[in-house]
Order: sequence, then C-alpha cells, then structure tokens
Amino acid sequence: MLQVAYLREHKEDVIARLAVKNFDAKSIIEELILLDEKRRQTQAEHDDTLAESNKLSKEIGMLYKSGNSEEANAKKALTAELKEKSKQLNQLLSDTQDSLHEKLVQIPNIPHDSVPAGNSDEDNKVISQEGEFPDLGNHAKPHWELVAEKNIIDFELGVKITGAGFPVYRGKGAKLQRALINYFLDKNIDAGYEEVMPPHMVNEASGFGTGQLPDKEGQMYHVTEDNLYLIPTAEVPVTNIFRNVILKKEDLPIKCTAYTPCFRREAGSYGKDVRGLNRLHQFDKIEIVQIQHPDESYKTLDEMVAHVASILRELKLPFRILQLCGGDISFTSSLTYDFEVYSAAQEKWLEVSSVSNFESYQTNRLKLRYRDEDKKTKLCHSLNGSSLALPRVLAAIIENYQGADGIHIPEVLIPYCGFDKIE
RNA sequence: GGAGAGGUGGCUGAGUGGCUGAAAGCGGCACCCUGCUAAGGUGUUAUACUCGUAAGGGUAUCGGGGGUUCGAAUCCCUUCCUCUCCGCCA
Repeated sequence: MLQVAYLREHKEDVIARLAVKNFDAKSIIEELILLDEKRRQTQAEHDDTLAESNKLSKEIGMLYKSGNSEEANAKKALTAELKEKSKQLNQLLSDTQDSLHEKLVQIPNIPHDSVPAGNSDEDNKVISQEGEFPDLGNHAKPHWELVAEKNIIDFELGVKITGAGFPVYRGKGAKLQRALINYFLDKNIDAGYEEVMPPHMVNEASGFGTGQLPDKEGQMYHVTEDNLYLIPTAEVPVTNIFRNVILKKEDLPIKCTAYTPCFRREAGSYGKDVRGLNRLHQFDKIEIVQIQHPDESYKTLDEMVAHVASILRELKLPFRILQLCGGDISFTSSLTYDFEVYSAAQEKWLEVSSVSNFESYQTNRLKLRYRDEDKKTKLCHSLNGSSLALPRVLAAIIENYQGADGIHIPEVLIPYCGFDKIE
C-alpha cells in the first residue's frame, strides 16, 4: 500500500511510473487526493468539535464540584448539539477513511526506474545466463517419466489421497527432497540468515500485511471454520513476525530464512505447463526475507540475487536471471528478478526463484518501522526471495542429471543424501 | 468440547465515573556524582492523525466494535483473543 502523502506530492511521477505496470492511475489518484483532502478537513472539524465538548465537560465537572449545579445544568444543554455534530462528523470521517483505504489498496506498488516496459513474460529482460546445457542425446526423458520409472514420486497416489497437484515423494525421492531442504537452509544460514519455523496457517491480518488479501484471496486455501489461510509462501508468516514493530536502526538488516510447504489453489491456471512437478498445489520452498533500511534495500536485493545464484551454481544447473518487465512484475513489488533453470529434457526454462524488493509497500501495511536518528519512525523496506523452490529444481536435477545408469546426484547434495545415484 | 479467569504503556503492575495519556517498579536515553568493579542522584522516555517554518497546539488510543453519561480504562452490550482447570489427544 502506498502512502497518501507520497501520492499527493508526486502525483505526476507516480502516474508515469505506474504506466510501466500498464496501470492507468490518473483517475484513481485524483479521486484519492480529493478524498484525502476531505478526510483532513473532516477530521479538523471533528477534532474542533470534540475539543469544545471536552472543554465543556471539564467545566461542568468543576461547577458540580463547587456546588454550582444550576450553571452546570445550563451548560449541559449546550453539549447536546455538539454531541450530535460530532457523531455525524465521525460517521463522515470513517466513511471517508474507508473509501480512501479501499482505493489505496487498488493501486499497485510503484516499479523501480529500471523496470522495463512490457506486457508479458516475453518482455522480461535477460540479465545473465550461465552454466552448460547437458548433452542428453536423444533418449532424454522428462522428469515425470523418470520419477515413475524409479518410483520416487507418485502423482497418481497423491490424486488418490488428496487430488491432483499433491504428489507423494517416496524412497530416494523423499530423501532427496529432504536433502535439498537441508542444503538450502544451510546455505542460507551460512549467509547470515536466521532460521525460523513459522506456522503454516495464518490469520486474516497476516494475509493483509503482505498483500495476499484482499486481492489474491482466491489463490489461498481458506479454512473457513477458523478463518485461517494455508500459507502460499513462507513470506507471509515470516514477514508478519514484524507486523506492528518499531525496530532500532542498528537492528537492520534483519535476515530470516524458513522452510515451509506452500499451498496454492492455482485457480485458473489449468492446462499450461502443469505436467509433473511444473505446477503443484503443495510444494516445498525455502524462503529468505530481509527487513532493511530504505537506503540499503537495493544493495540488499543485489546481495540476495547473488546468493541465490551461488546456490544454483553449486548445483551445476544452467540458469538465467531475468528482470521482470512492468507487465509481469507482481502487484506489490518494485523490482523483481526471476531465476530460471534450464530443463534439458523439456527443453525449456523453469522458474525456480523470484527475488523482490517491495520497498515500503508491504511495511506500510504491516506498520513495520524503524526509528531514525531524528527519533522519528520511518517505514522499513522489505525484501524476499525463494532460496529455493524445490519442485522445479528437483525436476531440473532429475532431467539434467539423467544417465544410462540412473539419475546422478549433484555433488554438493551427496553428503545430504547419503547416496550418489538413483537407479 | 465443558467450566472459570483475564485482556492497561517496551516489560511487570496499580487504577471502579471527572485534575488519569494513565501511579509505582523495571528497562531505555541524557546529564551529574563517584579514582577500579559496582553503586548513587537528577531529568527524560507511547503511537497515530492533524494544524504550525518551528516552538508548540488539537484529537484519538487502556484488545476490537457499539451503548449509557455533560464526562468512561472504570458501568452496560457485543465480538475477538489469551490463560487456568476438566475432557479428548500427538
């Protein structure tokens, strides 16, 4: 959520920059500014009315104390009018605030200056690419065939137990899954992130805090009985640790990492790129989250990108880094880099990580602030990224590391697995 | 699930209708004093909105919402949450 004061002061600039996200902000911002003026004016009037009424009440109290009840009663009569007036103003004020808020949450985050214009993922900018594509000859198999052959992931069984998109990992498949989780966590911890194990369900306030609610409500599994949501990413519970918190400047940056399963309904995304591990309703992901000083957040973003790259490099998977264009970047993000690994058997790039700077868009919702030298509270910047999402990394490993004698395990994972091959 | 208790500032915890934005203690910060370590003294210390160049002023906030009253942390209603005991259970 953007700050009204900022919109007021940088109206034209904001409109121009939101156009990069293909969002026409002109009319909504103008409405917002008008609403804000109305809000302030109403509040001033309301405050004055209450001030007068408070003053009168005090006087009445004093008069009673001094035994002058006659004059007190006379003054009481005056308060009725004030009371009625403040009631109306209060109603007007809260109505105005509600519509202000309703409009405000409809405006996406302002993209960073460097974000290229574009309409879809085809317009994303390739920043870098590294790693060799493996030569699999012409007997390369996609991972969904390989996992069935080796009996390490059973999609059918998941359908029986739960439904499509809930695979069952078994044997060495399960162990490899666990190895990846531990390996990723260890890498993140080594890079200075504190590991946290958060709840896998969150309440409404948390969903709002990171921006899943209200706009992405349909993407989350909702436990209606208790009004809780299954987390779509660890970003939600982890970032919400800091909801309503005022940090000391020297506490920044705060670096957290968490492994959690992620649950996504993926409503409306049937049919495309959904085979095998490519798109699931439940998957495992290790997330990194940083809370940073506004002056440092882009440096931190670069650092996070470099960190994720180092992991993919160690896994010896060919990958590329994309800067998302205005049309593909998320509603809440200012700048996002996606990581894609190359899946040699499917002959396509699979997204495995998304690293974003949200600037103060989330922290404004979360009321996550730090105290500056001037003793004033200011909004922190929040950042997060996947480090990494498992299924597509797993798919790429299975496909890229396939050989005549089985699936080989990347060297760095062997100590975590306890085996070097899946036959 | 049944019964009960309770939600007050960074924390502990007082406060049953007006001078209480809130005692006291702890913690934090600043300064002073003290020849080590330690202790002591004084002051200060919530957040948001809003008006103001500023100094400073106004308003709101004692879980949330509503009500009674000239006036509510305090009384009433409602809702959410937490804790304790019992039951069930990993």
